Amino acid sequence: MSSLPIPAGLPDTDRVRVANRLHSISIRLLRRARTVDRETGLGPERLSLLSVLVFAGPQTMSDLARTEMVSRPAITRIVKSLEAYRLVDRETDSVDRRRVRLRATAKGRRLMERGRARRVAYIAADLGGLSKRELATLLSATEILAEREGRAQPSRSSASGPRAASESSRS
Amino acid sequence: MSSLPIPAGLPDTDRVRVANRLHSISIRLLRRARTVDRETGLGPERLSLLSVLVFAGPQTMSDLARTEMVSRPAITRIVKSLEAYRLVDRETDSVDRRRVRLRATAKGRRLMERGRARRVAYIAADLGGLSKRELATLLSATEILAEREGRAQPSRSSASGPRAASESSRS
DNA sequence: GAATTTAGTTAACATGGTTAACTGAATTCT
DNA sequence: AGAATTCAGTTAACCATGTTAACTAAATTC
Repeated sequence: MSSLPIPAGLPDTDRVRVANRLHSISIRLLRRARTVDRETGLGPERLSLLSVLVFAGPQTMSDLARTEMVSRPAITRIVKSLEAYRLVDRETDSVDRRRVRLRATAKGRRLMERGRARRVAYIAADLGGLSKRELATLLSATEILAEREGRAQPSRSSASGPRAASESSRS
Repeated sequence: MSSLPIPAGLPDTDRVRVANRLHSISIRLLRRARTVDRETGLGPERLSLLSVLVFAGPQTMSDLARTEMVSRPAITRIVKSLEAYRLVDRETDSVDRRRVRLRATAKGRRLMERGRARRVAYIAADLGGLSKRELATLLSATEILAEREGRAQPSRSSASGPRAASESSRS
């Protein structure tokens, strides 16, 4: 498992090798971490949207569509369902009355927090048994990656992606 | 971005910090990488299943269900669609005629390989501008993580997960 | 050889995503 | 000012994927 094949047609540089591994690792890591989400009864899409509201604060429908990289109708529906659970509430913008401002409710924040804590705990448990040195390496690596993300977001114009949206539960 | 909040209720150890970052990073990395999958016209689920067949060799329906962590009916349907595209073909096991052996066709392998190469190239491009030293750190880190995965797979009994399945395009 | 187990399929339903068409508020333009 | 346009969000119609329950047919057990 520690040396995956480099896709044909790509030069076998360190960068490609890292990309390759990051890809595989991410897939499996999330797949496993996500199994704990069942307990919330929410599913990745709704959890993700909720977490945006929790961590990035109130947003409009269009903001959410952009962030989640899905169409606005999709957001409409998800929000509707989150409202039904009282995890999110809406408020019409007093200045521009077309706009709707969505906020996570206290209940929503609690649920979100519990869910994320579970996922992180799950991953952390998976990391048990690493040496101090290995842990330090991972710490540096994640530092490097997290930092890169800060700058230069592609900022997909406006959300028309195909079925690309799923992958969820931000931050 | 380089120091995300630790979920309430978890101790702030390095392990938790790493877990936390891996979680966030993985989500965003895959989300972006997946945008290139449009070009295949397949969608993550089918790509994932196809890649299992390509990289792990022929499998039965039940094997696939286990690997993909989804129900067998779900596999039946996905396979059906992949067969329609001639990306996969089936052969009844001659010994146990209940079993169906699925294989990626040459066409399926080509498509799969192109798709993965694109994703990896995309991620690799994202890594541009890293110093030699940073790259080395990432290389070690991914080495550590990939190696851990080799051992101790949780092996989710038999596939009944909720909507947890999505995350795709293995290897 | 009847009863049970196992592999896969079919059926009925729920979610989530898309595009296209529509409503109503804000802006622009003449 | 008032018509035309743009913008935010919703509704409608449709597709893909997931689930559970019920069914078929082959293999095993008793």
